[in-house]
Amino acid sequence: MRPDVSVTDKTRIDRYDPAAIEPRWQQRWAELGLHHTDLRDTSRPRYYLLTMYPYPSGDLHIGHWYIKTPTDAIARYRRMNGLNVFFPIGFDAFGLPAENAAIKHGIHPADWTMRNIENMRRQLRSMGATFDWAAEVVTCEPEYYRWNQWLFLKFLDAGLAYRAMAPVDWCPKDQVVLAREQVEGADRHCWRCGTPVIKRDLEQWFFRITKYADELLRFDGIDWPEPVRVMQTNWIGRSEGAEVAFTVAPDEHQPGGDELRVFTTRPDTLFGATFMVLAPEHPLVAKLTHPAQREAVERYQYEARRKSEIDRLSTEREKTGVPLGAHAINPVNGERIPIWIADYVLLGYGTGAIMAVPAHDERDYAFAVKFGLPIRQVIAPADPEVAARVAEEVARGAAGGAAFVAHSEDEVMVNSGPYSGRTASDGFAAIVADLQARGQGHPAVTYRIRDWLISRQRYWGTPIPVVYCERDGIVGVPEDQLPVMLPRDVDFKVTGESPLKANEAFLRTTCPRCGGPATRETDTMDTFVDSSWYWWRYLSPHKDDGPIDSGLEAAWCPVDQYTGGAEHAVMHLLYSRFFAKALADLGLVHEREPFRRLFNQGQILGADGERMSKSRGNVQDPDELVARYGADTVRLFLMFMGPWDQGGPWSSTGIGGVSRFLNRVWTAVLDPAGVEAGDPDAGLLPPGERVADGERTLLVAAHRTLKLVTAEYEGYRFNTMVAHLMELTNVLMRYRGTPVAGSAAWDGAVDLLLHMLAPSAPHISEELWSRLLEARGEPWRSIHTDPWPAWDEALVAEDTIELPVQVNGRLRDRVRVAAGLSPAEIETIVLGREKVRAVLGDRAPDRVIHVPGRLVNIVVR
RNA sequence: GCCGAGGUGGCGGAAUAGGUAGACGCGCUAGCUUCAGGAGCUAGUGCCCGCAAGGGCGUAUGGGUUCGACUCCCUUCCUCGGUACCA
Repeated sequence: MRPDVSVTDKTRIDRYDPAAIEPRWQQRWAELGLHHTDLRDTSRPRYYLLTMYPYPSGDLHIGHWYIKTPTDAIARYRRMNGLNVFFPIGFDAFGLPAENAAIKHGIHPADWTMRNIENMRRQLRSMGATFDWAAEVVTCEPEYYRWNQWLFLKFLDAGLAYRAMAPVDWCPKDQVVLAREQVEGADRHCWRCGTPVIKRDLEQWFFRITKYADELLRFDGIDWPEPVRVMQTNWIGRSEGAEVAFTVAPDEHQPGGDELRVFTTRPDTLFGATFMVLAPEHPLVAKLTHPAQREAVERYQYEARRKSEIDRLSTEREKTGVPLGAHAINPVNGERIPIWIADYVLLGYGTGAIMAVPAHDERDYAFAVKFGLPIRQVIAPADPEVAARVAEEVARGAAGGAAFVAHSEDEVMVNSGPYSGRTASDGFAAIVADLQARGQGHPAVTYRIRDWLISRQRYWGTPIPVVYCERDGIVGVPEDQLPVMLPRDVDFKVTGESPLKANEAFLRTTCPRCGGPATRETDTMDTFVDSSWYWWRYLSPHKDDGPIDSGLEAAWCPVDQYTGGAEHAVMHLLYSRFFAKALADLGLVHEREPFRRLFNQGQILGADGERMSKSRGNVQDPDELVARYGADTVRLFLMFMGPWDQGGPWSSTGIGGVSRFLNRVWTAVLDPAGVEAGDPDAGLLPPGERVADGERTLLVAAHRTLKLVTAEYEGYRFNTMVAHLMELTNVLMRYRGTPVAGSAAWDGAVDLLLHMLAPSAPHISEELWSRLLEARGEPWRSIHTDPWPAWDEALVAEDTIELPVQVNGRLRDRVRVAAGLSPAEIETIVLGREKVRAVLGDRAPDRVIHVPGRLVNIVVR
């Protein structure tokens, strides 16, 4: 038992010194292999907990801790709940910063990366996190990227990887192409360095993510945050409509007959199409242009191209365009309408051509007004009165230029020949059906999402395993010749071409098919390829006869819980879902969704409210805080700051409160009999309370706290979880030094407190627990292998309740009543209360609203 | 513009099947204790009036529903994230 001391003596117990206890327990846990997961163990339910693996930028900042600490608490909590938890970690080790460091400081990317990884391993260990280091994956190791190459070849065989010439986004600073998803903001800047991107025509490798566009829109069976699903859905951008074929009319300069296909979501407005617009780069432009317009058209094409490179910042772009001097025939009414080119029509979307319906489309309207093109209303509100008013406005405005008619519900078609009078949705179907019957159109679906551009003109990435043979063209490197090793010796220069291009030994090779001379592909893969499948590799990081162990995959996938930032909503998370579907189709995995449940924690910003980055100088170093307060305090403070999904600017204000809390826990557990000088009530129970009452109060508080804390862990509401533990500790401290402190109730409450604290502040909990066990003469066992405690329902149940009493909705009194009383009994008590009678005066209550257990509200006139 | 999230004390934040607004913590004030302490303890702390008892006001804004609204509905204004002529 604990020493029996009844006077204050500060020297009697050790001071809480995290620096002394934390490394000791970390080492002990590692020795015991407490966090190594036996993946073959099927005796307990599995729990695959994944946190987004970090980029080894060199230093862990407080943001990493904010991401990882609560996730580690979840891992520990689930283990105490009896689950076989797999909680791996690794490094997203390829990527540009390493290469930029090489250019700037002359350090080889491999050395820079491995040195950073070493430091980050140390820092991650200092958190006391329970990562299973045996499963670690480092993506720049050949044993990892070899399988990137292997998967690439499978994709190539399956038609999921292809090479194409396309206008692509190019970052002039990083000298590299970017995937569409990696271009951000109105000014279209590089996601990594912020430089505005430009367009270049290049031949590049793509992954055919669009093949899965429809499936990616379904989120069946997965529990993901709504905002991420919305972002992905918007990014994929499915629109349903029709493709309609217009025929080019004969003119004196060309015979006509060419087909111009347009995509529209509103085929019901076809009668309102008064002109057509092609993208400036549309392939038929040159052929259709009238000689008299040739100069103007070519100048416009040149300008449009230049503009797409330079002048991207103007949001409110004035409509521009040039007529080709050619015409098309509207398939529904045979009308001849002029064909224009304009840069508001994009080649890459739909068919690169539109029918313009200026009366009902704002962009077409602006264009028509600017160039004096006809505007014809073809839909109107269903209500005749409203329709008449709109018609009048249109008639009046036609001269003034205000003829735009917005869409409305239940609108009907007008000025549309045989279709006039039908509802728009009815007409939509009818027109498409009629066009289809005549072979001039059909229903169609278009997507905004493009195929994933994976080529990168840089060194520090996975070489794309392909050679170019003079005779056989593009040839994949045979599987048995993998990996295509990244050579170590290259010159790091920013040239816009991969440094591999200058490495003759790498470049020159022979064709695996004909044995003739060939050159290697010198582009490397986007590092998002690495991160699109790493969680499968964690299961068997050293497997050398395939990327994924199918037996373990079947047992452990999909990932039960994934945690990470929402900034990857349309990059990493979309690519990963694509990989799951592609790999399932290749028979490599059995699940088509990778992550069953996703949680997006918030982001910690610098104190200035900006993203933490070295260049801004606003990074908070956790090592400093750990040295001063200990890992447990830092962990708990990050969890206590606010809701985990919220994040916010960093501020260490208040960390002292958490530190104080742990010191109080320390004091309460090790020195229950002690009292503090300066406390006038030291050693005294609250007035009128007996020891037995105090014991019960304490035990009730502990069990109620356990019930609450359990729910908070389940819901990842760590800030309120910590608050409950603080409250319980405050109750303990109130009884410290009193006879209650020596009781079994006290010991029970302390045991519960330590177990509840264990997942979040693992070191202090383990330390205090070991001391308690020793004092009780029990053999040591880790608190982290103990089961999560169960609360006693009898103690949790309330025997008396406090009811607020309102009169006309305003709080006037509170009464404490026994829990079992009938509503009538309670109302009698309430109406007899002095304060209530004073407010009521001589008025009789009109109504008494009594919500059992919640409140009583007396209504009087 | 459009889509999404959110506006609560001096500060971080609690509380939403509608039911005591401000838990917990920071900060601040006063007192106690200590050789000393940017240590510990006790009490107080939304704002206004008041010695007090007590009263009034209060969850971005204005309205509505209700016995009762931080919570539900509508208006407006701000902040953050996504998206940018997607036909």
